[in-house]
Amino acid sequence: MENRCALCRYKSDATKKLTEEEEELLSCNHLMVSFKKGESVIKQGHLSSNIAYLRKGLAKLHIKGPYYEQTIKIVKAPRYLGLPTTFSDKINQYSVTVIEDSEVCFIDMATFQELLGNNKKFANEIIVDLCRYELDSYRKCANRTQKQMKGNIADVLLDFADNLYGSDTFRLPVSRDELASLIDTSRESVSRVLAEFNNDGIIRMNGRDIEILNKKLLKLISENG
Amino acid sequence: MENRCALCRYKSDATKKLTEEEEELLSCNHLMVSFKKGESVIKQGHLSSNIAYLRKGLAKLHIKGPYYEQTIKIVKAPRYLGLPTTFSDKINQYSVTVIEDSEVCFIDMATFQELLGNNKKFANEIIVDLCRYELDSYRKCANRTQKQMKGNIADVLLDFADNLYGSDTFRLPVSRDELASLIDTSRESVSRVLAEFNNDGIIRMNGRDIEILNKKLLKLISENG
DNA sequence: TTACATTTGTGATCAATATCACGGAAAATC
DNA sequence: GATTTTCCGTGATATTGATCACAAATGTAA
Repeated sequence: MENRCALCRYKSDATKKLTEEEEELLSCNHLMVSFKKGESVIKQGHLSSNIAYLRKGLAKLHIKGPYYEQTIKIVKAPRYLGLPTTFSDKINQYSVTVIEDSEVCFIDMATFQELLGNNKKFANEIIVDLCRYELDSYRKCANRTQKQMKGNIADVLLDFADNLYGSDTFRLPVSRDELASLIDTSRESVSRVLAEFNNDGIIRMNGRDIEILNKKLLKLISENG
Repeated sequence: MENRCALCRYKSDATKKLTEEEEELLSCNHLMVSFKKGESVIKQGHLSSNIAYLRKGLAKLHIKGPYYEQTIKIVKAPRYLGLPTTFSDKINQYSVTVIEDSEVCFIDMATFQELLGNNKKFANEIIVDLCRYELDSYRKCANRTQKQMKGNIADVLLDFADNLYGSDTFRLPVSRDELASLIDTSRESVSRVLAEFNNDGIIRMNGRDIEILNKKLLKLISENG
């Protein structure tokens, strides 16, 4: 039975804390859905009544700013999606879109609340998650605004290599445009800086394929740029 | 007995959900401390083992960026301080400094955890709080980066008037310098824009004393600036 | 394969705002 | 109340990166 959480290979840390019965409860009250690249999981402004858990794949969080849609961050499975927006409001306060083919479990809100209330360890994992996200958001915001472009682009490349792919060779999961919206700059500037990094031998670039050649220097740029 | 939480006039929404015994437990495991303007409640990089609750007063959250200290936001009582930094890490990830004479309750971490585990409603209030802060952070960050200075300054003035003081006449709780760090700009730019608003009759300004004269226009600037 | 849409690279120009430099005002300290 | 420190206003200049404009490349659909 594919749907049995007990057998799932992609359990969240929180779910690992559940008892057998609790896990069974979860099994009966969730629904797994496949998403194709580009499809929307959570839409800002829409009602939400389920908790979304990205069990496999890659997604971006994005929010409507006063002038344009801003990418908040790119996240990979396993991870809950939109907890803050689902908990604190009936209406989604930001959007989540899958940027590669992915799988999402939708968990009934009442069930999730029940688990939260009955299992301290489960609740604690969720709370710690929320805290981490908030801290991360503060840090990221301070970085973005204080560093200039080169530093921010270096940051993103390092983040992709170290956290998203675990490899210094990877294919960018987003267009230059989306990259720009992630670091608050323009498409043209992203192009220029990437070209510069390429010319300087810091990266080798072919379209969206990136290979980091000089990580030391990239880190230096990230810190001092 | 001043120390009895049951008698406190400044209870948090979460604390209001506690049973009598739980409240008694809290009473026995917290400590109220007065802080003078400018004193530090939470210091980034230091160890923390208590939950801080701002019961009375005004504080700013600030974090070390790559180049300078950045103000995250200004908050008023009643409110927990530094939950994310206390929960997810032993070491504080940002600082909190009081910007007017204030009172803070320090709550034993183990006690707080116990309350969280035993009282669903209490836990839920805390979780919802965390979610709101995170959303707020996303929104603020998108606003700050997309709007230009005038819009951001208009925002802050409106925020102070509506949320912090509940009055269109108030005294700025921070220097131009701190204001600049709150909206990612320079002290000089803040001065210039405030002077301009003053000349245009949008506000009347005398040092740190502000009176908003034309709120409509200020809102317009906030939205379109 | 062709046709169309989307994405990307690059030069030229422009605008917002940071920075520098200073004098003066206000507040804190002795 | 004198002195030192912090805070504030304002002009001149410099700089980053946005915007515009267009061509090339790549991806997509018929």
